[in-house]
Amino acid sequence: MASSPPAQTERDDAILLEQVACFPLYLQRGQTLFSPGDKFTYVYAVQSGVFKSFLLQHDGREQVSGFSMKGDVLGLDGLGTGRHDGGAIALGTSKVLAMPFAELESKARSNALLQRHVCGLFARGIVRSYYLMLTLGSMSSMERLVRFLIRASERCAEVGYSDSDFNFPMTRQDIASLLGMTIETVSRLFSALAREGVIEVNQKHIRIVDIEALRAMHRMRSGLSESPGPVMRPPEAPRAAAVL
Amino acid sequence: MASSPPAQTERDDAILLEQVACFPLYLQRGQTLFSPGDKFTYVYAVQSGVFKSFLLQHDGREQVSGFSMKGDVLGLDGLGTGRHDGGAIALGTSKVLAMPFAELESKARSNALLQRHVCGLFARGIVRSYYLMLTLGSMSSMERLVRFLIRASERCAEVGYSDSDFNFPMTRQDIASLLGMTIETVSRLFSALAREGVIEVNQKHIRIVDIEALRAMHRMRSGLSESPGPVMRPPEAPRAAAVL
DNA sequence: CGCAGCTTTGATCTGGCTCAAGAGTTGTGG
DNA sequence: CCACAACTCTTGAGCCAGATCAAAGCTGCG
Repeated sequence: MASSPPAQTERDDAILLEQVACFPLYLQRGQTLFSPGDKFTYVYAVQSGVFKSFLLQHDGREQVSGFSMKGDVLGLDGLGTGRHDGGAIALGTSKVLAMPFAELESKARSNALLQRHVCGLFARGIVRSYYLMLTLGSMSSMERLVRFLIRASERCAEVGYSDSDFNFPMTRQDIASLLGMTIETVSRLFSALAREGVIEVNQKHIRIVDIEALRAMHRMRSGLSESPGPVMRPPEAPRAAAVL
Repeated sequence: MASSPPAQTERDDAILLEQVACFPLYLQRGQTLFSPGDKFTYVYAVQSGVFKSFLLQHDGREQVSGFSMKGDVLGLDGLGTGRHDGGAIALGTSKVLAMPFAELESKARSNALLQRHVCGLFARGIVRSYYLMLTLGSMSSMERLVRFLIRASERCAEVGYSDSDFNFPMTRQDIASLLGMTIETVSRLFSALAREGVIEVNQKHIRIVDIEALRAMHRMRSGLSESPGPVMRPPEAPRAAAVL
């Protein structure tokens, strides 16, 4: 699964856990971990299950900002204002560890190592996703979906799950929102990849058959059209999501 | 000008400057402040001039990530890895204040206020731009350019420059890269806005004639076609830049 | 003055959105 | 356990914003 704004690795978790009082939370499918506007009190380390993070557009529509799984940290988006900008919802039965952020912060003052790790939460999670988003603007829909799959594979491998056999708990609509396309396009792209024999698709169950073909595709054009094979895109002008 | 990943307000500068030894740097047009891969030692507070921040795509092409002016902080992208991901180039004669980051960090440990401000660097600058980028994916080219102009106006007003009369030092190519479109589209959109009487364009010199019309345009479709006036876009499915 | 790099404008093409219609799938109540 | 309703997913046809290709105007520096 993709990482959301606040994300980090397992070893960071370990260090945080040693230092700070925290407690587990168990959620069922559809249950909310926190909502936009909620007071920012805890950050949450996902231990099992998958979460959907989202922001609200000014017109009230939901914009998916990422999917989080074991090893990811959720909730840091509230740091700036003291309230969460976005929300997080469990997509299945799941467990998180809630850590009071105030305590984290005060402990960080007396502990340089912990300070580094709290800083690292931002540095790794946020700056990396910033970089990703900028470059993502220059990719076609197919490239974005392929990257999503590769990233899902990598993340699953990191935490010890199968790197080629997923049961995506999120809907096509969620994926479409995250990747900035329509559900129809997501569906068509999955079908196209399946037709090429690169993946197998059966509703929410997806199997990567040829990860190398997928990686090779990373710099290629859509392949949605009737062309026999995808065409190389010449190294030309980029498109990018913009800061402003 | 738009803010780049590390950005903050003037009052933060003031507090940082009181606490940490720093020194000024003067640059001419085209000179590099730091490059991708450089060791991360300083953060830089821009005092005058405009800088272009960029990242390198894996194929070596440059992706503009923001423009920074007086009151912005540059260079924090190196925090995660100890090396700068991106680079920054002066677009004209300019002055920055270089601050050794290690000192900033150690001072932060003994000073809760300073710690808050260093945290604030991330919270405000990065998280906000994260939010922006996500929602920016759902906007048309015209909306993105209009937002760019409005933001430029606001930033200029904040630091005491004219909020309606700019001499953009960056090329159309830079703007196009930042906003994720082609130079032709940037040029056409400027022309369209000029035709509507909303702005005046003369190469790099741009004047905002009707800021309210610009603001009103914020939620409207392109207007590039032959239609007499721009058409409202119904509140429908969003497009978005994605984390992954 | 002349070349080299910007910028503008026109003509055409196309990836991905829209609209529309089915085919699964899941949940609910009888 | 089945039937019906409510979703979710797939697939097709057509359209349009913005990319691509092409060709002039500007600007400014040596």
